Amino acid sequence: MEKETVKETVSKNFIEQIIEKDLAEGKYEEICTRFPPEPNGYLHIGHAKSILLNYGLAKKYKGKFNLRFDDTNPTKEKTEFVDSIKADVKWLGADWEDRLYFASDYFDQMYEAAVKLIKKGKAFVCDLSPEEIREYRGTLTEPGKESPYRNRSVEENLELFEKMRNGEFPDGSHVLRAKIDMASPNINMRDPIIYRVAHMTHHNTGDKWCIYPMYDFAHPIEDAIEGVTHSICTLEFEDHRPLYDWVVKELEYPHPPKQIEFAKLYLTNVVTGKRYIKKLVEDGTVDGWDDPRLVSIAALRRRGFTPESIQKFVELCGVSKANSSVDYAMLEYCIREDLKMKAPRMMAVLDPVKLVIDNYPEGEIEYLEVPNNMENPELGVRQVPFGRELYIEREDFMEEPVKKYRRLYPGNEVRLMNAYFVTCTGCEKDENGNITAIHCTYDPASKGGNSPDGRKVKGTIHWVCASAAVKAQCRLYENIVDEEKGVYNKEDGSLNVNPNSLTVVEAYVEPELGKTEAYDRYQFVRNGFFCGDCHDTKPGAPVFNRIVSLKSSFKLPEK
RNA sequence: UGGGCUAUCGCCAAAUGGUAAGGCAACGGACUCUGACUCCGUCAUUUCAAGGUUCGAAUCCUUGUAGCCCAGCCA
Repeated sequence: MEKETVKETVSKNFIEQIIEKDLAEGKYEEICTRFPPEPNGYLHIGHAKSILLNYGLAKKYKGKFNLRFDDTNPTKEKTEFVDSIKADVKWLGADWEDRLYFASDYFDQMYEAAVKLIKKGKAFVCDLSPEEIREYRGTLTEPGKESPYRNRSVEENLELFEKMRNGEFPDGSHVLRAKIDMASPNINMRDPIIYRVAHMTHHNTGDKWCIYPMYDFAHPIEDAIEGVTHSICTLEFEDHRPLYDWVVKELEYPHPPKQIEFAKLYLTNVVTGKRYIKKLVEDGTVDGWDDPRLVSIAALRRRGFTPESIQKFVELCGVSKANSSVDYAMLEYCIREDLKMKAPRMMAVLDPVKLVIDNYPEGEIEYLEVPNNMENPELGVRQVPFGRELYIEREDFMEEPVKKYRRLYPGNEVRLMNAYFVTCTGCEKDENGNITAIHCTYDPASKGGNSPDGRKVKGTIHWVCASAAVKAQCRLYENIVDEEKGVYNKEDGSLNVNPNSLTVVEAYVEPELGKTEAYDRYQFVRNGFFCGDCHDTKPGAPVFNRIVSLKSSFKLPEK
């Protein structure tokens, strides 16, 4: 494929403006960004924004992008997550090349940095208990009180810190604090804790350490060590920026990195809160963190989203400092747009009813050559079996058509897509009045879908050959959140789960589609369905996930 | 009632004192071998509100209002 022509009219976001200014002023020769996840869970669409933003910036300004695990708290982190995060970042297309880092690899340097602060008289060991520290911290409206241990000598601090490191103190008994200002209106500056004792095996450093640096102390050091120029994080860290700058300044780094904050990505009609996802999983409402109704990267991948579609989405959402919630329809638009030309489009009938072609030879099966994607001939063709008995969608027939209905009804001629013109002659019903079969005749001259006499039909419908089609379980997904009621129940804060978020139907699909094996990437399109196969599909028992539902501009009248 | 941040169409989002981009959604219409796609058209005299400065304000000033974040030995 040729490279896409990216719209040049797209305006620059505020971060790009900052970078361009820095570059223009010669502040940096080359920029460096990073994505710094803590390996304590799975990545979701919100992380994708950060990943793609950081990676995109590095690429745009010919700089570097690092992947760094911010693993400074062994109580929460697992190797399992570093593997899944690496896989997700890679899948999204963000390339960290050879720059995969771990904050824990810098523990020695961080320790030295702490010693440096102590020697400068900018840090002290505090013996206050966690409760006492909280009390001394003051409140949002009242200043804090200084710790009685604040004015220990440098020598004593050095000795005590050494003891902390040597495991001579139990968890929670001592911490190292930065000496800043207990009266600061910014609580983060009230002598923040920078090192704590935790006798815990670390996923990377094992039992080498029993003291671990806090985020506020560690992060600027990590950035500075790696030569990160623009440390991009989310809005809730705005209040931490003065501390970030303090650390960088006191440690006297020659090229101080700069923290820039942007608003997180929120999506309408989905659940992102870990607490709620956990509940949904425990309830059995969803079948895990990668259930296609969730928006973890794994769920999106499983549902059939492509990395390109997510890149497009993030690009479209933009970057700003205003908290906002992007309409889910925008995500759907992006996957439709991306799949449109590159997915094979096959036929499937989700709610089947039999169509009998009375003038077609009994027992005969012929193979018709049909394009995989009529808008993109590069995707080639396939052979689709056709016979006297077919299945069509129940809604593609009306015994008594409503106004403007252009599909099958007695006397009307339609096209079976890529096959023949057929004219409806009537239908059969059971004792309850349910339609059990529809009858029609076909025009052999219209093979391929066009009549040599040039006559037109208004409707074109999907079909599958009854004897050759494969019966498949098809999972139709809707948004997990009830759109009518809103996300949360106002009274008790519970989640308004959409009871119809998953519908399983027995559908008939083309044999070609039915052969789909696990991990294959097939998609089919049928009047408003884009479907992707589920990664846990077993051969012979395909499962399809509807990833996007489109609204038809034709609406059946009420009643 | 401490501090920080934010407010531009239903939803994102530009505009950096010079007369409100763009996308999604929606709605018309054309086209059509998927009622899809595509195409063409409509969609903010007004930027949270009220005052003020200015020839000129979404942008500057004042005073309000609303929302988000912060009192982890989490990140």
